[in-house]
Amino acid sequence: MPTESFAIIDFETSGLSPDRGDRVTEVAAVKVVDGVVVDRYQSLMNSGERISSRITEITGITNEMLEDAPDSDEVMEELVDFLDSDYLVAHNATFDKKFLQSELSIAGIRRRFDFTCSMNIARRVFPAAPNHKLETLIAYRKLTNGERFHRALADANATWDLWVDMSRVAGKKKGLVRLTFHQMKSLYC
DNA sequence: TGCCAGGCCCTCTTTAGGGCCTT
Repeated sequence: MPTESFAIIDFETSGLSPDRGDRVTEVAAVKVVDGVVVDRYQSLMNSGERISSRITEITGITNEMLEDAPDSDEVMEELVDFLDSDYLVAHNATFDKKFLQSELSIAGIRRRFDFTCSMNIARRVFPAAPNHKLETLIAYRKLTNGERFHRALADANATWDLWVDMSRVAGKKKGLVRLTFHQMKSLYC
């Protein structure tokens, strides 16, 4: 049976648009092999971009915290080394995809990834949820683990918890314990 | 003070528009 590998990824950033100069401030990834978490990666990132008080209010990440953080080239090299698989999952994947592509381009790294959006899948698996924000879905499904939201590793862990829950709910409809990554992808993407 | 961008999804659609979600 072939090994199935992918990673959950989450970025904290200085804003909403890399096209407007916004940069990554923190990245985290959770590596999954055959349905089991095998490794985690997390790093703050100092791009040289100052972050606003509004962003600090949302994420808790301050300019002081970033002063001693590694630069973007170093973080992107570490991240790409960490990510064995080309398959990535993110909540609202278009956001994380555009920031990853932007940072890889700045770092001069030519690498493309295949993104799957947990939010789009959640809309189909849990159509009755109040909304499909990550924080809401975690509470809706009673998956809370006490971690704060809007930090990269906490959100990546929460997205993994949500993914496991969705794969079980979707699997149950098919008479299975849970669906694999590729089964989820083919069914909902 | 409040909004900023943009891609996906849904529908009162497809020659479009608006809401959602990410920081």
